[in-house]
Amino acid sequence: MPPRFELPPQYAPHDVERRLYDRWLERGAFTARVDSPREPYVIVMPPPNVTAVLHVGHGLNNVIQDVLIRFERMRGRAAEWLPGTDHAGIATQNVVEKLLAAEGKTRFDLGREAFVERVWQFVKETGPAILEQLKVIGCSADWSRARFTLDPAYSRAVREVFVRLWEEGLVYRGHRVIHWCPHCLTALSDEEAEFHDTTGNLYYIKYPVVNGSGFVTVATTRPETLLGDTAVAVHPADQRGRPFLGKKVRLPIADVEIPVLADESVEKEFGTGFVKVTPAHDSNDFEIGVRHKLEMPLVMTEDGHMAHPTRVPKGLAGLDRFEARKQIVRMLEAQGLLVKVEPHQHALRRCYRCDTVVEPRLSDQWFVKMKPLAEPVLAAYRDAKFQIVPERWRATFENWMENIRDWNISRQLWWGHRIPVFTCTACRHQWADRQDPTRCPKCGGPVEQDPDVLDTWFSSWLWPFATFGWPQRTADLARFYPGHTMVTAPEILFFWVARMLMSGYHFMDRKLPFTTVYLHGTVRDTQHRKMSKSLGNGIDPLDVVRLYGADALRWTLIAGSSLGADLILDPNDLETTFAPGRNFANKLWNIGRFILSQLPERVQPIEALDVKALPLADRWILSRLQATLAEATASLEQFRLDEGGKRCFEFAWKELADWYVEAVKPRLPAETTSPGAAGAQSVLAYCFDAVLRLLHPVVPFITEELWQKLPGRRADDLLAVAAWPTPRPELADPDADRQFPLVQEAISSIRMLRAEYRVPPKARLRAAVRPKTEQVRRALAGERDTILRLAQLAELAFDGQRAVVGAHAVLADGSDVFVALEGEIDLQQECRRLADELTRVERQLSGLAAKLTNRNFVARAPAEVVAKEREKERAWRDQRQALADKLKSLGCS
RNA sequence: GGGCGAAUAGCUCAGUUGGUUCAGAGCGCCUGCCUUACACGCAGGAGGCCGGGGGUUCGAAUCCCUCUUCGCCCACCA
Repeated sequence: MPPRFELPPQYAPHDVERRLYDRWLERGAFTARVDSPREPYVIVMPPPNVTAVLHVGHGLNNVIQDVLIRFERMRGRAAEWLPGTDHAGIATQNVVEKLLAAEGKTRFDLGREAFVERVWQFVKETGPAILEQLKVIGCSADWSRARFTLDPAYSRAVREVFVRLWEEGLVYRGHRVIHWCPHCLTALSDEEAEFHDTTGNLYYIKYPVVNGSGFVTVATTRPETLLGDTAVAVHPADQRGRPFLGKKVRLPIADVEIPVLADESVEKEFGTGFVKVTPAHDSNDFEIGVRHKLEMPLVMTEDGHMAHPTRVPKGLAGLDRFEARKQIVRMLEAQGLLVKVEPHQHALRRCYRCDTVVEPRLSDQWFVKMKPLAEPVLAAYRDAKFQIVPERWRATFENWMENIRDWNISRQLWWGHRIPVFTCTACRHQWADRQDPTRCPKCGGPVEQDPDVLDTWFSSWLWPFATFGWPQRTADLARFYPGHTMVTAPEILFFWVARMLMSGYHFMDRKLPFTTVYLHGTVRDTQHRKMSKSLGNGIDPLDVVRLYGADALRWTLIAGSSLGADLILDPNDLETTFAPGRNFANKLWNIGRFILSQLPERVQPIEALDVKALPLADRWILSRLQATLAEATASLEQFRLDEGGKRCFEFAWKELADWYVEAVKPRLPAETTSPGAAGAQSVLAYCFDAVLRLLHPVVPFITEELWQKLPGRRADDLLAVAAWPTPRPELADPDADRQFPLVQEAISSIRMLRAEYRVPPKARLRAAVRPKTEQVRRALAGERDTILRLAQLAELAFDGQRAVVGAHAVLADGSDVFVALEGEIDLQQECRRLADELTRVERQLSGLAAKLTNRNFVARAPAEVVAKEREKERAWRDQRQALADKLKSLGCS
């Protein structure tokens, strides 16, 4: 009978990946049907930015999701993984503005409408690209439901949410100091202004007292803001303030008089105890300003240049704020008003999109009151209505939720959801509207819409339900909301995850959008730096796919990232980093190549076998498979994907390939019908089929390719939608689990002796075993052929009594193994080796003896632990005895 | 300033409830093999006072304290 397949000895990922992915798509394998009777399992994909190019961080995030979704799909759930992209307001606008800049234009040259049109053009090209890249790495998302946060339907949801919040009084116009990015020319939320530890300077500046002598010295990190000072504050209880309270000081350079006043918020210990108050450029100072009804002059333009009609002198006007800082320091120095400059550690806020130092700036913005939204979610968390994995994020999450601050949602951008707030230019009536009104509902006057757009996250926070058609009551929504698992990086826990929980609870009838938040680690380089484009230390997942295949990429990402831990990869050595996955795929390929070549068209199902009557090796591998199935399933359920993957790796490679396949080879010549062949074929087919299923979520391509070639497969069978293996507890076999390892050990010990004595590989030796018990004798005798072949023996006797001149080993249960090495053995060497072995055993024994004679141990340790230790001691004693006997018989001194 | 995490073989990491056949894996290294599924492989091997110190316990890589190093998050001391 010719082999059923002629397969090349090396797996070629590129020949199969595209083809299989297309088949999955053709079959609609990734689309959950709305009318399916199955229980749904839903993951919504964190939508990548439209401008993003797939990097390895996306790779990790999406492969984790893919493993989970494939796992649940195979377990019979209606698995829906909803993909999409985010319009990414600031980021996208920045990219397109950069393109314009290359043409020597700004967005203002185009005007709002044309600019937005231009961005649309751009994102229509770039948007789908990253999703295409996800297909290359095998992601089984439901592309038929892909969404974009600026889709018309989605935009309706955004608008609906805004209007409802408005109606509930949760949206308000705030006049306060917010984070302003002078490069992006927009306000930012607290979360978007990221802290960076920086060493700056603390400048001590003297403000001369008006109508008197002396100075008040203030300390500041931003001297240029002194132009906007409207007071100097000191703590009311600070004695140093006494002489100056109620007096005025002269602000240098700006040349205005400002009061010295007392305010509780001033920290006595810091600096000089006196603080300059710049209400329009510092949120603290703003509060002081409000309390003391101070003037609040803005002294900078939106793009960070100094400007004020009276306070900024000619030489400084129009200067960039950092230039102005230098200039002002020089001027103060010249005037003798600079006391000193100290290096100073502090945290600077920078724009999360362009890294520009954020400028606090007084302005009017739209805010959402967050406390009412956060409180029920926090309570739900404490009530275990959802979990965060790993659990250690609890404190961080709770702390943020408890101290939540109002959310600035307006952005001075053009790209995004326009804020649906309308104002009547006649009567000043202001309202939020679901439709675009043409007339004021109050007076019929003309209306104008707020020029700003909403924060990108104001649309993303609706992702788990807006994607399914909300506010329409769609069938999708009814079926796929609430979802189950949110997989993301801790960086956007607050940006996104917490807000999704809040919006879900608030707008979806108190139903949280998912039950588990799984926070995975960050991909870093060998110096533990986050991989990034700017550092040039990134890994392009598509390069990896090209070089080693998608499964190799996936394997390294999954096997390398334990629960919530960062993943360190070496961008300078892709070979070392991804070879394990490539090697494993190739190993599977060759296991498959061999097994497939041995299987007939029809293989008896495992149920048809009398399992108890099978040879030891068969019973052992079936038992191992059951253990693997249970452990791998449990691992995946607990999000320990690395553990699950590695367990299957262990089974496929170490147990199935290294031992079982080797053990059954003689029973398997495809041409003949040797005794036991049918059983071996069934076992092989069953085990291989099962392990392919278990591995499919992690390495979907290679497993699908091989699985489809198994006997009995129909043309349209797909592993991607096949069932997760069913546990068969009746296949667990504790006896086999105990006995087969003795066979392995017998083989290993003989191999070890061969290596030790440098026996030529081809030489066949004689060996004898003296089993400890009758049961062991039967077990080893049953696998006699296996031992003969794998240990390269000519003869194996079970009458260990017969003197064999040679080397000796003792198995774990105390059975002896003798290997004949006539003429080859060096008696001296064997004595030395056995003596070393004896020493090792003695050491173990004395440790155990110390423990067992320790009255405290015997008295206080649990009885079963003591019993276990006693049993161990017996086994070691047997080994010692066997070794001692052997040493004596060899006449070693 | 507060909180969290990490420190185990040359490298990247497992080690879940404390019990000497749990000191492990992959890669790398050494030795020998093209044993007709696989050299992206097979067989054998070397290599670690489990970051330092102290404590709890009959017993600690595992629990507690402390120190050192690295990383992350949060925070209106300008």
